[in-house]
Amino acid sequence: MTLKTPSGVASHFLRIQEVASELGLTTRSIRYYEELGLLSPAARSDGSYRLYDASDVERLRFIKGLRDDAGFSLAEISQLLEDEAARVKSREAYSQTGDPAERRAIVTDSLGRFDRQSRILREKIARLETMVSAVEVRRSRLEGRLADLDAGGLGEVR
Amino acid sequence: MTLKTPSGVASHFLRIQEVASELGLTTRSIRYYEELGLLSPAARSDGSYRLYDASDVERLRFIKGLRDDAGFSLAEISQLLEDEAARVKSREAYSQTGDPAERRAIVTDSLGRFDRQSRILREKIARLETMVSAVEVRRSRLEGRLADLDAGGLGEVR
DNA sequence: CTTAACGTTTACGTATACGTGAAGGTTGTG
DNA sequence: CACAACCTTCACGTATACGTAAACGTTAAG
Repeated sequence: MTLKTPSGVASHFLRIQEVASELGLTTRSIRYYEELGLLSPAARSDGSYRLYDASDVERLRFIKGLRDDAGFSLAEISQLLEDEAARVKSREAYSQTGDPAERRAIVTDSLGRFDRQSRILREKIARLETMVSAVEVRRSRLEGRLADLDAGGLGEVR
Repeated sequence: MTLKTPSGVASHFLRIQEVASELGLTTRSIRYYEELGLLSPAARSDGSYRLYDASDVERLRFIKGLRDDAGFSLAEISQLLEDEAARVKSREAYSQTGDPAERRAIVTDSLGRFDRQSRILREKIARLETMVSAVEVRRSRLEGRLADLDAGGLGEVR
């Protein structure tokens, strides 16, 4: 397995279908996300097969969560995640520079992004909790009627 | 304002644009949801303007939440909510019958639906919380690097 | 009673997020 | 080195969830 990975580090790679099966995605979706700049495989084989490493899979899992669980559009997801091109660039910038000040800036930038991500997710959680409460209010109204019926009442709608 | 409301009860009605503005929807969306059987206005004016009452607005607000906040498709939303036709039917069945046993059955049925709704929302919340944790793990890894840099280290990636 | 603002239905247009298939190259196991 | 099971890049097709506009009727204020 000869590889064109920039870092040249030997890793365990997965092919696109293996990644897709592991995550419950289709190969088409993964290629589409790449087309949108959401991710790029760590490497390509000599025959230009896409090869994914563990961090690619994690990123994809996160993307899938943002899409399926959080219901974000792919456009929103690219806003929330760093664009893959920018991500690669800043990774390289980090390893290229030895200057702690520059490194600090890069790290701080990423920290800000993570903070934004968890803030947005928390806001969504809060809205969902509001919805659960609303459901429970309705549920308890009905429970009142049920109690009335069980007590021999008519269960009138008030 | 002469109305074709089945119950004939006088209420405060809103027209479609008023409802849309209040909820941040478009009139098109509201009509589309009606087309899919997600809701129907409480009444129509003599000239067949759609007229919405407070419970219509609440139902629409919930639908909007399921779409925007929970990210459900309209197909999933109709699964989760009772189909409007069935809803009207069971409402009428409830008020028509005086039999407490029948009423109990109808109420129990709705209770089950509410339970399903909150369960599904809670499951979504749990998945989002998992995602927040994942973000926080990454965040704290970065914080470690930042601390190293601040301590005069090089902030190496380990 | 006029009329501006609002509504109705019908119908075609469109962005997103893929599905599906064609035409061909790659891998690795026998 | 054959060949089945992968993969590649186009490229066109499609379901969902509306946008938009035409042609026409309704409402309420003056």
